[in-house]
Amino acid sequence: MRIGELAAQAGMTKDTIRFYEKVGLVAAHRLANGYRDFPPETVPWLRYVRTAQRLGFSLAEIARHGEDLRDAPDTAEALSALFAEKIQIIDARMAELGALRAELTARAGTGCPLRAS
Amino acid sequence: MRIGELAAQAGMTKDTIRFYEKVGLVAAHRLANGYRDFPPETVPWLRYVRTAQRLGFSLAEIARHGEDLRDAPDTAEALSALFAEKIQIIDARMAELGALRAELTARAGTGCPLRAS
DNA sequence: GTTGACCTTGGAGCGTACTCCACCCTTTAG
DNA sequence: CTAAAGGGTGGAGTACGCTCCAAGGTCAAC
Repeated sequence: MRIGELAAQAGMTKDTIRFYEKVGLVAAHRLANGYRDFPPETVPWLRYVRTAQRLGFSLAEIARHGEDLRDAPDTAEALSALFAEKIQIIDARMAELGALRAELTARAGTGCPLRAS
Repeated sequence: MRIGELAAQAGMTKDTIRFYEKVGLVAAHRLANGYRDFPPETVPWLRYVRTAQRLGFSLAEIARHGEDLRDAPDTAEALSALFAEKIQIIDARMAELGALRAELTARAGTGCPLRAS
């Protein structure tokens, strides 16, 4: 799969994918003419990258996780562990949001919410 | 309150506070000698800034919320509306996280989560 | 054999959020 | 009077994550 099709399927620009290759987030071998050739599983991988980014992981962290997965003896098991870890992060973040929400709700009735606390 | 004490109480560096002043996130009047003088409520405000940041708001968004508050400092009604708006944003963000959580939970059990979907 | 879509590279530039630096002034304690 | 602690400015630099551009090679269709 060449970069244009990958970009279309993953929903990002070619420039972004070239940038990701530069930082080691994706790998491609080259065709005889020098064009990048990506394996098809790069599509779900890039979608996963987007998801992980939305959860607040930096590209460096995501790249490291990818390496961990490649090194793992049982990929499915490692992925499940990784997802479980992310779910915990989501739960923590939701709890934080809930706390802020409660705080704002409580302050909404006061005269000067920012001065309180 | 001068910048050093504020920095200590808010848990950030003086440089960060000067930067925040530059981008309009905090305001200070000046003493006769040119030193910045911050009102005491800047401490909870900066703590609030940190919280909002952790929850994914950009400094620009936080600054805009602060301006909205300054534009209607006396109207409890307006304040309630602003907080309600923020709570809506939080709810939307929580819903998004909830969807991601569900997606990850569903994938965690599959043989090859990245290939699924 | 030329057009046009697609690909290559290197490098510049941008927005966000700081972080550090040099150099200089002010205040306070001894 | 001096030294230390604290404050001021402007500007450069950093890290991240892209984004855009120029100049040029490749390939299939007409």
